[in-house]
Amino acid sequence: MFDAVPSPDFPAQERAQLAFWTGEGIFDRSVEQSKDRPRYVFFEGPPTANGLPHWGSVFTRVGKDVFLRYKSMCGYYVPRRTGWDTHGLPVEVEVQKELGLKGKEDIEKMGLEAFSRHCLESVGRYIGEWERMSERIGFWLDRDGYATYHRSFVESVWWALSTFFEQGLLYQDYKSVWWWPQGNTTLSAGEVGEGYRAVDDPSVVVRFRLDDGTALLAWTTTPWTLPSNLALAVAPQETYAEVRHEGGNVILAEALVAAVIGDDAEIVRTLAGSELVGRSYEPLYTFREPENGKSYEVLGAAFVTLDSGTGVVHMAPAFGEDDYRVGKEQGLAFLQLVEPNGHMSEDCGAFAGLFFKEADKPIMRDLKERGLLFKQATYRHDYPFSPRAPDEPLLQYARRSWFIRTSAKKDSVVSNNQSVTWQPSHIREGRMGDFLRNNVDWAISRERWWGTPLPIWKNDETDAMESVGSVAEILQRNPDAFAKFYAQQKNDATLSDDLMVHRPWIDDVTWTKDGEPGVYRRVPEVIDCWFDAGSMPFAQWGYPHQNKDRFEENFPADFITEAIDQTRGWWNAMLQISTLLFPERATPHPFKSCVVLGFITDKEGRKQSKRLKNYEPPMEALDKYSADAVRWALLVNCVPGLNTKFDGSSAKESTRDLLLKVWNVLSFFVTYARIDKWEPHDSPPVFERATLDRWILAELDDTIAGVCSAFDDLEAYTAARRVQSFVDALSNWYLRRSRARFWASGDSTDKHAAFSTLHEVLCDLSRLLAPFTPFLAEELFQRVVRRHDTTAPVSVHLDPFPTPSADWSDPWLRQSMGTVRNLVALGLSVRAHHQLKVRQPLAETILVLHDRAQVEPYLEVIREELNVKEVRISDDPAQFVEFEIVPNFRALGPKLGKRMPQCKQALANANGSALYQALETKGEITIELSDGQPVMLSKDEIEVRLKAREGYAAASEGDTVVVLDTRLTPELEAEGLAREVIHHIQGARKDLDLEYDARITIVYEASDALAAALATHGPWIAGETLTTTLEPGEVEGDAREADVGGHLFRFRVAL
RNA sequence: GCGCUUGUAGCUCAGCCGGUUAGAGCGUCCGCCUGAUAAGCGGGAGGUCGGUGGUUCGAGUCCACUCAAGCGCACCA
Repeated sequence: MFDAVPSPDFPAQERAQLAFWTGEGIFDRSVEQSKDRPRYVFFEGPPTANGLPHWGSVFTRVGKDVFLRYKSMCGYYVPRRTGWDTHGLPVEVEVQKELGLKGKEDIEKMGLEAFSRHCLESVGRYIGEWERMSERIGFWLDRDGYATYHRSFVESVWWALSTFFEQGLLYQDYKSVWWWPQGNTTLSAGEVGEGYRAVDDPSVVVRFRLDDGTALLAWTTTPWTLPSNLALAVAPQETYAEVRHEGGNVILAEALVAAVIGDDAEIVRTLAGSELVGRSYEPLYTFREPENGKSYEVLGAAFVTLDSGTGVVHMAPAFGEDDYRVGKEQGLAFLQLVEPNGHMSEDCGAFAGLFFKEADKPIMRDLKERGLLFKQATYRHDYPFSPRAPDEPLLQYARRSWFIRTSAKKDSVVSNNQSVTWQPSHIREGRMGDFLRNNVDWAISRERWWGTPLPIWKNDETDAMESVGSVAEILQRNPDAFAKFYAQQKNDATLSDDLMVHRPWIDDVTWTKDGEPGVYRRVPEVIDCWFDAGSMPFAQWGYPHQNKDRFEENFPADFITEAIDQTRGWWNAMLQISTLLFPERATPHPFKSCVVLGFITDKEGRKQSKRLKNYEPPMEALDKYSADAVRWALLVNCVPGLNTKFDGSSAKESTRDLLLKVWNVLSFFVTYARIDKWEPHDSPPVFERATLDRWILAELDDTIAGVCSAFDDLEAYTAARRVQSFVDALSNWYLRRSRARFWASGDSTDKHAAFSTLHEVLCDLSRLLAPFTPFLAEELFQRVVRRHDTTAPVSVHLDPFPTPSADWSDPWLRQSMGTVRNLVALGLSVRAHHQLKVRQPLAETILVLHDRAQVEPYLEVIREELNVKEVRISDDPAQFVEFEIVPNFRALGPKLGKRMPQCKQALANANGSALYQALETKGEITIELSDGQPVMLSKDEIEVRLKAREGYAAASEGDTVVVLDTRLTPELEAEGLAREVIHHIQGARKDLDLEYDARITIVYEASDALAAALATHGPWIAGETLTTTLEPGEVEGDAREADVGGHLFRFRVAL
């Protein structure tokens, strides 16, 4: 016997399922049992173990889980290795905040060892939070995974870097980079991109005096770079103009004279830009002598345009990117009067020690006093700030950094990406493709502490450099390299081997080489943590130092999924590194397909942020609404690549739309199965079952096929929507229409067929739901499958996904039932319009339709649903409807072309009924168009539309009309009253909370027509309401009263 | 500034190769039904398919331009 189904408490049930899964080791078994099957490789994009998981994290994990569960149930071996991104700026900044460390000095004062240990500890804390969330949402993932700080992981990354170094792909160079002074580090393009904000900056035009008394005008928005000015650049082929001006004539591009000076400017003469090239000018400031090269000279440069400014560009090679490049090409000197901490150098006179942005005003004031400030305004533009500290502006700063020459292999990376399957597909050429095509060399060094150390050692006397790819390689050079580390470890058990490859310990590692003077010491930098993440395909296994076979088995990934911000992050890093490192491998690698998720926003479409407090903490919501509700809400609403507005109300909706509906169907099934003591056995062949049974099985079959194909197209949301509409059909049509079959008394083959069908549907539904709502699916499975079939796996997640079945498939039946449901909807709408309750039986409904064969087998369904005595398909449609003949544009368009509108008009003007007659008899019609030419139209080339004639209670749609006979006879009215009575008695039974099969007796008082109706229909009423005696009499005790069709009905129910 | 994506009912979204009465769910109002239901059903209201122009017999769908939003790229001085 099935267990009674209680009222649902989804969160509580989920806790029980979690305990069950853990206790039985279901996840491990699901992986284990498929060990010998084809492998489906998944890479976990390592989340940064920094900060609590938010809705985006929840969504990403659900998005991963649903595909992995599906593939697993489809018979693939789907190992799921967890991973954590544990290095880098985010972690350091978090620790700095916690410990109140302001900057570089504070950290160094505290000591790198303590700092690194704090970072490690912080990371461990957040990993715990993430694991709790992952478990709660039912995301199945191995606990035993990789972390980027592991020694084996770091050594793999070293191997990659070392390989690049040897191939000349890793190089050091001065380059203008975005520098974060307070953070003492460069930032990657990605990090910089996060911090742009519109600000108002000064916009000044400055005079640079030439030796002949005139001056060149140059525009800049960064006055703080002016003391470091070394040159001016002009466009040699453009025309420049000398303009008369008090205080000395000025020179600028002719095209910009009006914009800079005004329409009334008086041009003294014009000259070519090339004439200016080579002239020297008077420096604005001479705080420090420029080193190694030319200075204070006018250069010609191709990058100078006349779009804005003056056509004369102020050049400070120590800062801007173009400035540095051109400076280098043209042999300019180098002058950097801003220190790495962002403050003006000590030798800057009055400006010494000012923070660079603070120097703007004093510099402008000074220039003004000296008559060198030509014009001053404010300029609103976007400027980058630190993504970690939004008030701290970044500085464009020429700095020696390490780069990976990704630009050298740009084409290979782009073409590797071409073969990746992206969902949605536009990402390939759009977002991702653009990013890769615009790629510049990857600045990977960071002047920080907690990260993978750059494995380059430099001879402190000769500057020779060596790279190493592992600890073993270091030991070959110096067997005692880690002596100090091991000595410390002896006394300190908490010092794990993972730390030996980190700062500060690794900085103690040195070696010498025979025949070479000097000592090899490690360069100070660590690397961008995105390089760690991007190395994960091989570094997770410690490849190539170990696990070569596991790497080969798991490369490339079949599937990954992350949110769209990974374009510049993880995806980019993986594509770059893999393409450079494994040039010989077949593309795509390291991943074959990727589902791109949008962001989860609040209901207003704003990004969720802690600051705005515009979201509910996920863990709280999961306990409130249930993980399944949250999963379903995310899966059914989120379209790949698009943002989704989400909050708790979405989870509430999914509880109603899916969870409760499924639960209620289960509850119905079990209720009647228990009453009848029905057990699954000898299920009848499908072709012997009732139409409704065959129909719901056909729908199930179609749903299964649809879900599979949606998953195969990487469209989880389409799959979810298919399931949703199946559950609707099951609950709202199959069950509603089948109820009577279940509560019919006695045993019948039909009842058995109904039970068997519903049971089979529920069994498959549990499997169908398993990837989406694993908890509900399990609950269902345990109740309907495991309860009887002890040979079934202990968990739905060990069972195969359903497959379409030829026995069930029946497209014709599905279409017919669709038509029937439509007819019923029309009929009910007629009733609504004429205020005829469905409880009031009517004599007849007449259907007018084209394809009677499609509907004929189901007239009984329509009869019951519309509560009419008879359903008839009209033989004489003309009696009820008018015909309208319209062209079938799709068919006629190509044939008639420009004459199409004439045809439409001619058909509209003609008598529709006459045309219909002709069509019925001859199978075609001929009509004359306004150009005088007749046109012959076949049946396929036109469409017949029906409209109910005036005066009938009818509704129409397309080629279908439903007519109701609204006339009531006394007999019909009496039956209507009887049904009202049944309704009230049933209500009373429910009120009294009676068992479904409890027998009752009723005494009632009624008069007139109602009494007559009760007398006539007594036996029927009694049968429907399980009433043993139904008799008139004095109603005493707790009487109930009801208004039945205007008559008072008093009655008393007794057991 | 440039690029990608999106714009369809109050909200969330469908809409296949262009085919002429643009759909669904939620919400709302009205009505109905209910021995599974914390449910369900029917109907009404609600749309210049962001705008303009074009191609076409025919455009929500194709093209051009344009507006708005999200994201990405980027401070050329």
